[in-house]
Amino acid sequence: MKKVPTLVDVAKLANTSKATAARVFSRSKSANVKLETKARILEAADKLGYSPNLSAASLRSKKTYLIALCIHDITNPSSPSLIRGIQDELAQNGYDLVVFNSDWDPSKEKRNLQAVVRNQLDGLILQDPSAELEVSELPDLPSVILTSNNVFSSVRNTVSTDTVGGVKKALTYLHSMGHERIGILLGGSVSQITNRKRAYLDFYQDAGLEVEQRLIVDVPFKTRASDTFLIAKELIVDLMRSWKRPSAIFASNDMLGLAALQMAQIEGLEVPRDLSVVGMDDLFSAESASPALTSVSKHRFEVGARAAKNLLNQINSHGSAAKEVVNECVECSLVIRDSSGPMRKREA
Amino acid sequence: MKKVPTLVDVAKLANTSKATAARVFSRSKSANVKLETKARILEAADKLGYSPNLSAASLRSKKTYLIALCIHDITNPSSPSLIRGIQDELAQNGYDLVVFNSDWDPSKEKRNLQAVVRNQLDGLILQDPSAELEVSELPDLPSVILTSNNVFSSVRNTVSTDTVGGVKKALTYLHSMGHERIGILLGGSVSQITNRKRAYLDFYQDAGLEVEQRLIVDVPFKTRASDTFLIAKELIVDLMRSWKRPSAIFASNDMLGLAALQMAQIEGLEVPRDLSVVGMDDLFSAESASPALTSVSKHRFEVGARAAKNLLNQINSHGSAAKEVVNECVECSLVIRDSSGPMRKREA
DNA sequence: ATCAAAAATGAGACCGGTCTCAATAATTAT
DNA sequence: ATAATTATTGAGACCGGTCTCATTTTTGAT
Repeated sequence: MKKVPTLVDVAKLANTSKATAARVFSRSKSANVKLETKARILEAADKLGYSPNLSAASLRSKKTYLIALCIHDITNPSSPSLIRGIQDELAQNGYDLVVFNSDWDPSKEKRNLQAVVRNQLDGLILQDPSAELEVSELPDLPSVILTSNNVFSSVRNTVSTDTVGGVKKALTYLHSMGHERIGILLGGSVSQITNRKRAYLDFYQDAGLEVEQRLIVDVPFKTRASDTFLIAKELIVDLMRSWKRPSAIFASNDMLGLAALQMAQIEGLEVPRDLSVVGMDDLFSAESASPALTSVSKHRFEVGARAAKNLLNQINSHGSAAKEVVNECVECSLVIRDSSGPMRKREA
Repeated sequence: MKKVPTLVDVAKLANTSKATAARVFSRSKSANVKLETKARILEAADKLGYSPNLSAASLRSKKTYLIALCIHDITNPSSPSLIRGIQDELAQNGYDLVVFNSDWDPSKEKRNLQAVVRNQLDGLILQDPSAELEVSELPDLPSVILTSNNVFSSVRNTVSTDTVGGVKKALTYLHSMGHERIGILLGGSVSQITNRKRAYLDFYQDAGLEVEQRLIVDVPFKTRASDTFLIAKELIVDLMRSWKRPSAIFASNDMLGLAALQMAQIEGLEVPRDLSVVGMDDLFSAESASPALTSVSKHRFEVGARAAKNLLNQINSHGSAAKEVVNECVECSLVIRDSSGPMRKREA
């Protein structure tokens, strides 16, 4: 069990002081070290197998170069691209990412936030804080919140997604294809459901169409995706078997869209001839579905990248100016694939 | 800008020494503090809004309670369940997870490993180290490697997946359904491809069937999933259009399986009537495909959980006994869904 | 009540860097 | 060549906990 070499060991071997040796490895300093000395130190470090101890560094410098991402569930299929967007941006700036899951459990969420401050993380990206979380409980550090909730967006920088706009794009598209009776599958959190339902109602109103409550389906949320999937399928079958089924279905997320696709197949409906289906999220599953699922992309990668960029800005703007809150919003876009097409009169 | 309260502040307010105050918050100690004193300290801490600084703690204690996971790409659809398996296990023991991506780039991989030791992380879970990585370059800390590569498994604890067994299960199943001409789609890394190809050849040999090279399709690996997907689809069409197409296809991962499903639909083949398809990974996309894709599950969640458990064991077994290397292997299992069925003679 | 053993508390070194500030060396301008 | 700058280097405090060991209290047994 050999002792791990420290900076002092390196300095000693290189015959300089701890301070100069430190300058060679420090990442903040402009490092004014004579090239020759630097080489000597590097050589010594190499010989000893020295590796800086960032715990020690951060104790003094107050910087860990670690960022926290608090999300609900990494298992959620749209998490990976979000994370990747964040990481790519962070990596370019020498930051690493710690990921916390809350499982939609407010107490876990709070515990995670505690861990964030205990660990002295340099910044926080927080996904959709729960309603139980008071603004005052937000840790006092550079942060970006992924939400459209005003309570938070008035206090902290946020990046949100224009899901309402996304829903409209999907409906507008379907309407333009001649569909007038469009079923909507609503899933996710309560706020998501209400947002999208409103968007749907608004669209119908603006289009001068009559809303049929029967076409609006709420799919109860379960933490395990497969459970939601099963329930969804039952509800969808009901919708399809109803005496006058819709000619198109808009699913507020791809999982529901895929469920619709599956049930259509089982019910013997040909997509898109007998039924058009449009999803939302644009997961890889949508691209790989049969037929490939038309879907509204929420550009999660982009969202992540923007959040990270914004966060790094905060961190680097030495508490100087720029103290005002910035709320960004990412537009959705429609990716048309094979699961949707023009309305067709039902064969007599 | 108020100063962040420290333990000394708390101690002072609670009218005790730094040492006793520390005992209240320390997570390692058996904490022998009188209840009354403890209450007083807690109250003081609460009043000041004290939060322990883990950088400081870890500097002295050499423990960060952070574990590193080095994977290739979090965007890979089987990553999330792996991660979840790990995190659930870690969370129960008060550890958090830092995730690093290497993008199959050996130099990034090395850089990540460096970050792991610099940050004093307490343990490492490393996915499929690249061939360029020398055993000697493995950082000297508790670690579990997810690989079946002997070079590493003889030196470090590993958790691997019995993919060869998984392939056999799939083929045995298809064979039992009467399929004798089974196409195989090979994808992923070189070692994955060769492993599975061997399993396929072995199976054919054991079954006394004749191998047709034409039925063995290598799908070149691209970092972007969509790219691989596109290429795969072309190759699959070729396979389907060949003068005597297979009655079943085994895809060595679900993405390829889904591609097969999609192409079958486009080519007008009904699955499973005209063609059985079996995938591997058992992603959610398999469950949600139309028809639902039969798939070999690699139990990634389980793999993650085992790796984490093993790692925690190492960490807790104070360098004491149990110095011997443990290699675990997780069996695959076949999840039969709707994309596979009995062989049917082709209509004349 | 008396003394040994156990429990609780306190003092202060220590972890391994960073940071400030002064001292010294190297350059450049005059 | 000499003073004025500027670039390098060194000393040593400091960050906020943990850890060891000694000291004081409390508890328990006789």
